[in-house]
Amino acid sequence: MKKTKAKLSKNNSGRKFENTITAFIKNAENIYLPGISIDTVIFSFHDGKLRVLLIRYGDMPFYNLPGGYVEKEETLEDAALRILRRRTGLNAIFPEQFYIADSLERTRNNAVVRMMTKLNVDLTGNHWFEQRFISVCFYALTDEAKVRITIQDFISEFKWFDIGQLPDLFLDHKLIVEKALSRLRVDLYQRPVGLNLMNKPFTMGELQQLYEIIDQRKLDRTNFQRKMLSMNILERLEKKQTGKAYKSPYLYRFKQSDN
Amino acid sequence: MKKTKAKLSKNNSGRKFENTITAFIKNAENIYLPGISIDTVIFSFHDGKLRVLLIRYGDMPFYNLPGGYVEKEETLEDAALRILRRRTGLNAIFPEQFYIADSLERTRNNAVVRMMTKLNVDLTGNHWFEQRFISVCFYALTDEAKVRITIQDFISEFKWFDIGQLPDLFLDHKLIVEKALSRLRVDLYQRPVGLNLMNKPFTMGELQQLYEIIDQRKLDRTNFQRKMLSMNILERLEKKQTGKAYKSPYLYRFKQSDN
DNA sequence: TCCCATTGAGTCATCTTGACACAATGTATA
DNA sequence: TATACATTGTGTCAAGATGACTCAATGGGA
Repeated sequence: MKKTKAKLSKNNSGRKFENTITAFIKNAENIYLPGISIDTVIFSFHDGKLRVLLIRYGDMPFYNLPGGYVEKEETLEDAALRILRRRTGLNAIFPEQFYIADSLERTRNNAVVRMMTKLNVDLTGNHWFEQRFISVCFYALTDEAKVRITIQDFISEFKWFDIGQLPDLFLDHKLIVEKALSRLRVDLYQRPVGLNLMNKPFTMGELQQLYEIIDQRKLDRTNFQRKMLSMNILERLEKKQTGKAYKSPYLYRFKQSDN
Repeated sequence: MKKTKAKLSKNNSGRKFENTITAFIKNAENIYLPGISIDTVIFSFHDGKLRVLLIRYGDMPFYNLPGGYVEKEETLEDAALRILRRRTGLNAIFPEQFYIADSLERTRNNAVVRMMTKLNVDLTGNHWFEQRFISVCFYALTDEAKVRITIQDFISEFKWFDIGQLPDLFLDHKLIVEKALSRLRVDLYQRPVGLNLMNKPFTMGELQQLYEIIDQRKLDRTNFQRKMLSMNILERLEKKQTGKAYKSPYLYRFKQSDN
């Protein structure tokens, strides 16, 4: 227990942490809807890798998806927006609801309560966290460079993970990431997925890399180029990249005009 | 109030009704999850019209979608299945979750409590129905001929309504039907929509009628025929319909073999 | 017997898609 | 300085899907 405090104090003083969480727990059932939580899968594209933002509570040996609860007078989307803004600092973010995690397994053994106990939190007389929770899941596409994360609440660490190398995750959060991915795959050719993930001007090859990761298959280079250009959603920036490689490709960006 | 009882007794004795609903209300919060309800949109195709099953409670001046609550140890889909089976008597039914109704308006003014009060139900000391409810919505495709509805619970009437001529509906149930329709439109070419709605052998024209209603647009007759046949999901029944009309079309049915 | 709406099948031009060819580019290497 | 070569932009071609249309066959009514 002492060890927990000690570790926590590296990021957030143990006392402060306990004050915060105690206050939160006391008020939770007055502020939030019972039995419903929100989990968010926050994607980014960095160094040719699709990544997900994960957080860690205290010195728990696993990571969590950023999540939260729904205020009594708030829609689910507003709750997701609030949580996403608080975690990423981004205002222009478009949460997409893709799944409801409602398996009975997820709240067996009182996982949340056990986690809180390990975090040295006193739950005496508070039964709000002991109920079964159903989680409404949203995904969001972000630009890693614009995300500003501040360590707050009871979080001790945050980290972007390559989608192919996820660490141990809390509860069914791994399943939730997979569901987000398969939904993202469906949305890939329907929604402006690239627009929200590609911040800086990019080459056609880089864009193709993103599509191949999400679509889970190799795409023909020349056909991909033809298709992307025919959709008329890209703007070619006449200047070429000063690459040291063999031929300089064009740079592109998504047209912002129409939405 | 007497009037209510009188009307109800036509279908369900007033006393029996009150016993049932009182027992239900007493136990609700022990059996079901708080704040979550299920609504179902049950479609059928009859006489060239797409229809929805609606029910009426007591002598309320509006209709409701068949709905219910989620047991504490039950997934959302299992809850939808249970509700659909109880209402339609069908076992082979495939609920598809398409929407979460979570607007704040829907539970303003305590609509459910007011309805129950009008139904002469004593809610003294019971606050379970006063909370905000979020409804998870499922649709199902049925064969009207196979649906066996028994008047039960607190229902006084059920009726199939043409999708284009819906009566006054409770709360946001009209919006929910619209959401179901737009989801059905997306699913039309992805899932075996026709298979579940067309029971008897049908002509290509009848199938086209169904597609045009759901898809909300005129389809070219010859191209529709070509496409349907090329998908290899229909079985041509060599015998022709003995119509009094000009030419006898083939009858078809969906191949049951592969699924 | 002729009329005519409906049905089943075919034609044709257009568009999309997958596979592949080829010239242009820009640096490294001989 | 000349050549090699990986990468990039564009073009070609065949196969398949799609929308618009034609046409013969059907079968009861006028």
